[in-house]
This record gives sequence, structure tokens and C-alpha cells, in this order.
Amino acid sequence: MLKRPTVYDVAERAGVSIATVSFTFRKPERVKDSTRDSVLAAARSLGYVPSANARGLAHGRTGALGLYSFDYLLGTSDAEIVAPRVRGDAGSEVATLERDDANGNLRLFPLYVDEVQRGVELGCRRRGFALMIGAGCEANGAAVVTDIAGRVDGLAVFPGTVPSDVLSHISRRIPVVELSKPSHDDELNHVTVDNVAGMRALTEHLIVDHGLRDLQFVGALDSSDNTARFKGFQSAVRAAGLRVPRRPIAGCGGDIQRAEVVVADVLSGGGLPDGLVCVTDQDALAVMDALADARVAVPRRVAVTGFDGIAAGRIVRPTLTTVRQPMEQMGRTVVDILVDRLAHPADPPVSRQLPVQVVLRGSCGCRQP
Amino acid sequence: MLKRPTVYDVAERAGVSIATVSFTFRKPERVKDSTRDSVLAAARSLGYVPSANARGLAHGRTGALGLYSFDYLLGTSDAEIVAPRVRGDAGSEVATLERDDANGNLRLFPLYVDEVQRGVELGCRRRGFALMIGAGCEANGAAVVTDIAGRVDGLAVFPGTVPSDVLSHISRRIPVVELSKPSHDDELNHVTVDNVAGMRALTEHLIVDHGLRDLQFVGALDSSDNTARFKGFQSAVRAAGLRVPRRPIAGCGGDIQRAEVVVADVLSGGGLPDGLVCVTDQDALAVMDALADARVAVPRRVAVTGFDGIAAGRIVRPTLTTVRQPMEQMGRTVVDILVDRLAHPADPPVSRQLPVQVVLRGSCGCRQP
DNA sequence: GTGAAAGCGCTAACAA
DNA sequence: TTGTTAGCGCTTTCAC
Repeated sequence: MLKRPTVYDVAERAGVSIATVSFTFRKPERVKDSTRDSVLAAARSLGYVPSANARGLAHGRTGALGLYSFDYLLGTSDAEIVAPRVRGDAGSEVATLERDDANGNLRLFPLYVDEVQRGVELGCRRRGFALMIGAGCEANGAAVVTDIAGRVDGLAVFPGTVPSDVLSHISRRIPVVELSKPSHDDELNHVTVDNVAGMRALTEHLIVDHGLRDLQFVGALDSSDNTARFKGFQSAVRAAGLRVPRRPIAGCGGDIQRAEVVVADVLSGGGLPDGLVCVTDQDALAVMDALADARVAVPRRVAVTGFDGIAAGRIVRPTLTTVRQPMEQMGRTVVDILVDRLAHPADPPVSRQLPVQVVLRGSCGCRQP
Repeated sequence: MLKRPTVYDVAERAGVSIATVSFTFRKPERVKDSTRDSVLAAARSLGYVPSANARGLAHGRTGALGLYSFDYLLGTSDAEIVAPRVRGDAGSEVATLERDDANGNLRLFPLYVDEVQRGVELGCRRRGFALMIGAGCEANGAAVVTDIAGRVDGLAVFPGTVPSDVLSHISRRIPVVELSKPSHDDELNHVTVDNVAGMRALTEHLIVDHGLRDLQFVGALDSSDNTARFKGFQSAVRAAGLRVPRRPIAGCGGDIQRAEVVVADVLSGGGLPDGLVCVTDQDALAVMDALADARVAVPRRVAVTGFDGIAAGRIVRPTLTTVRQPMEQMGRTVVDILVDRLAHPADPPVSRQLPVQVVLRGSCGCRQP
């Protein structure tokens, strides 16, 4: 392990040339059986593992795809790091936890990004690509994503994670898919969902089936996804002849502290509306938490809805009415696009829009909490 | 994008040598300000992204770590693939789902491997490594893992995913951590948990606090983790002076069909024991499902317990009593070991054992279902 | 402060 | 069928 064996070592040991070693691994059928056997034997005895790095360099392709995502994990749970025990440490004690509440204690994992990533993993496997994943924060984001871009044949990024100039820079080198953004006239490929139609359908449901009249939209319009959702909301409200909120209530990004502020503002301000239509599930879950703290019954006194369809929405009580994105399918589609782009580099960028699905659960009043 | 720009292109454009270009990116302080500016400008106008591949080759290190895991994802949900709509496709309809049961419908994601992977991701980020992930099946496993091994500086694998001869082969090239296996006298590093103590404590709880006398162990002894858990179970039963089952009841690996067979066997065989101590949460969840189908009340007529602490155990009713592994911490520890090995290649392999935690919930009778 | 040149480990013509 | 050889894009002494 000190000096990693190379083709040269194997060739020498087997008494052949390096080309023959290479052939033995890439096109085994082209070398004589006896040669192959001796090369394989030499490789085995040496512990030879071909360097995909060098191969990629020579061949012009790395055979890997990259995925760059949010850094929402960072700083999660350093507190829980405990000094690890050494094996054999006498009497490694076992702690016992007697209370473990499903609701509050449950982390939101898997989130939207996790489920999309899962789809990407599936896609890569199916297409025979390795997957390189990374995430960064504002500070080092550009550096990290550029690093990854330098390692792969194609890259997928979540929206809002990479400055667009960095992205367009990268896309001159390799194909890039940006998730959840409409196609500008840019050189990027896109995978989106129908945010407008989804949010419109959900809002219509609140109005038509539950007879709600006074609806407010909660969430920051800091992404095109969110903006489109607000448009869908407005359009449904307008079509019903109701008063159309000009602006959303500030969101909380899933942060419970900020959700409490939001709820306090709503309560002290114009009073409670009939429904709070949240821009994401994470916003909605935080808002529901804050409402519970404020003793406001959901859905009886106010309906709450989300958007995304993350797993946690099925777990909370009341269960969360939402619009589900086909997250895994989005991930697979990303890979399909990238592979296709690799095969046809000259073709113009593509944009695929996937359908969404309204999921009616407890928080809108459809089912018993 | 057709011809990816290289150092040569940048050097030419900036009117400097390739060494200067390289220096500009690696040691910016060593080039004159004006030179750096012109190189950066050239790089920008060309869309230059350094090839980490080539750098790795020249430098001898890739700066990436690898994680190889189960292929439990494969073949998951191809059925749900729908023809994607093209953007602008008029009236992308929105389906509405009115029933969405939390229990049955919920996928088990995130599983044990997902949570460990999360820890690995965190660790990589903290240590400045990229992460390459992959998984394979029996058929192509060796090829896939070798491919990954050829791309990274260090590799982590889940137990039972890679034949040990392949692993020891790889470990001659790069440091390898195998999860959840005790240290043999091998050249691999290991991260384990205290399976014996955990299962012993859980079993004691059933005996002492719930007064259960007739306990059976459910699960295949096909891994050292599982074997250790069985040992812990036996040891607690023996210490209590109860009859010690010589062999476990065959497990089901989380498969509901096979769980039904297991439950049918138990019912038709010696009759229902007081408790079914399952080797993993997935086994336990499947067994609970099968028991529910057979109208056997848990925990009233039989207690059921698991091992791992996956998220799904908090969601099912009754909630699952189990032993929680510190999965995220295991992932972080894996990275720590790998990085350390890279820094001190001559040191002997290490083994870290992490503590576990008994989590008392509904399925043993501790809380209301 | 900058350039020339020798590799890093492998692939793929082209020759033999 | 196998060997020779010229790169792939970058880093890194060592001169200048």
C-alpha cells in the first residue's frame, strides 16, 4: 500500500508489455488465454487496482457524474459526538432511553434533496456511472462545485446553490442540469415540476371543497419554484373571485424560531386567516409546530398546507396536505439528460417538466387529525 | 464544451507558461498580481475548469473518498416512471391523491445505510474530501467496488457487500474501513458497535421489567453483527436462568412475505412465545406487520423488538422498541479513520467500537401503543 | 517571478 | 496476438 502497483509493475511481473496488461482488463477477449491468466495472476499477487483517474485522463471521460446540493447538513449534530470507545474497552455501557417522542424528536430527514439524490443514485447505477456528491456553503461553494465539476463528465445542481456565472462557466466544460428552475435562454439543462398547476389545484381544493375564503400564502419568493407557486396560488384565489393577497407572509425556511415569529405576527396582525398556504413542507411543518405552541387548532381554526411531499409530512399530526413532487423520478431524469448530452454534445439544452400530485391529508381538514 | 479548455489554452491566451497557470490556481501568492489577473481573465473567458483527474494523477492523490453500499434500492420503482412532459405541454394535469396512509404506504427510507452515509457525507465535507458513492449487486459487485477503489484515496464498505478477497486486494492499494465487523487479524480498519451489550441489555429489560419468560430470537446469523446480537440475547436469557434457545427462528430480512411464513410457523409450531427478539428493525417491522395480519396483538400477546434504530421504528404503531446504533457518528468515524490512515500509511489498522443505546417504546409494552 | 521539462498511470493507434 | 509510442492535463523541481 505504500507504493501502489501500476500497469508497469504488473507487466514486469507477468513478463508482458503494459499494453497487454491494459488489454487484459479492457478487452479480455483480445489476449491469449495463457497471457491473460498470467497477467491476472500478477495483478492478484501485486494487489493491482487500475487507476480510474489515469484511465479517465487517457480516455477523455471519467465515467462519473456529479451532484451538488444544499449544505443543510452542516453543523447538524456535532454536539452528539462522543469520544469513541476503543474496542475491548471493558464494560462499554449501554444507555437506555425511555422517552422518544415521534413528533418533536423526529428529524426531517429525508428531505427533498435526499429523495432526489436517491433518484440520481438509481439513475447512475442503471447507466453505469459512478456518482460524486458534494455540498457547500456560501463561503466555499464556488470552489467546491468547481472541484467536483473537474472530476466528472456531467453535473447536476440544486437551485440556489451555485451562482449562475459559476454555473455557466462550468457548463462550457461539461453538461449541467439545474433542478427546479425554468429554462432561461441559458446553456443549462433543466428538470422542473409544474409548480403553478400544483399550487393552483391545491388552493382550489381549499376554496371549493372546504369553503375557505381568507387564504394567506407563507414563504419567501427567493426561488423561481417559490415564485411559481405563489402565482398558482394567486391565480386560484383570483379565479374564485376572492381577495388576492399581493404579497406573501414572510416564510421561515423550516426554522421553528422564525415560524413562531410568523405565527405571532399573523395572530397580532389582521387576525387568523382561514388557511395558510405554505410554499414548502418544511415551512408548513414549522408553522404547524408554532401554531400548536400557540394553541391554535389545525385544521379546525386554520388549515395549513405544504409543497414537496417529504416523508415527515406523513408523520406529523395532523398529517400534512401537500403537493408531491416526483422526487425520485426527477433524479433519474437528471441522469438521463446528462447521459444523453454526453452522447450528443452538439444538441441544444433541454428542459423537462414533470407532473405533480395533490395529496389530501389531515391539515386541510380532509381527514381526521 | 466540445473541446474542454486546458492549462495550455489558458497559458497561451494569457501569454504565460502552463506552470504559471498552475501556480496561479495552486499558489496564487507566488505569482505577480498582474500575471494572476491576466491568467484569471483568460481562464474566465475560456471557461476553464481544472481537471481534478489530471491533478490527482500528477499529485498522487485524488482528494476523494469512496463509499460502497448495499444495492437495496435497485429495482425499486421502475413502475412509477411516467413519460415526462415536455415543458409547455398544454395543461399538464395534476392528479389528486385522497388516501395516503402513513403506516402501510410508508417506505422504510431512510434505512441504516442511508443514515450512516449521511455521517460519511458530513465527515467528508468537514475534512475537505469529495465523496464517491456506489453500490452493486452480487453479479457485478466486485467490478463496481474495484472501479470506485480506483478513483479514491480511501474506501468504506458495508459488511457483506464485498467478498473479503476483493477487499484485501483493494486494501493493498488504499486504506479500507469495513463497517460493523469485528477486527479479524486483517489489514482492514473497522468501525463497530457493541452488539452483544446492546442486545443483552434489551433482553434483560424484557425479562426483568416485563417479566417475559419465553423469548425467541428471530433472524439469520449471516453476519457477525447478527451473530453477536444472538450471543447477547443468549447471555441475558442464560443469566436469568431461563431456557436458552439453541438456534434463532429464521429471519425474513424485512420481507413481508417471508415474515408471514415466519409468523405462521411460530403460531403452528410450539405456540406463541412471550417475546420475539428480532435481529434488525427491518425484521421486526415485517414481523409486526405479519402479526397484525394474523390478528395477534403486539405487545399484549407478544412483545417484539428490533435493532438499529431506523426512523421507521418511530412511525409504526405500536412504536418499535429497539437498540439504536449511532449511525451518523459511525459515518463520521469512518472518515476520521481514513484520513488518519492517509496521513500515517505505515500505522497498523485500527478498530473503533461505538456505544449503543436501548430505546424503549411501545412494542415491548413500555408505552401505550 | 517565471519557464522548461520530466513525469503521474493509463489508453489507443500503429507496428511488428 | 503483442509491443512501441505518443499523448491525456496537471504538478513540481530546478534553472533562469
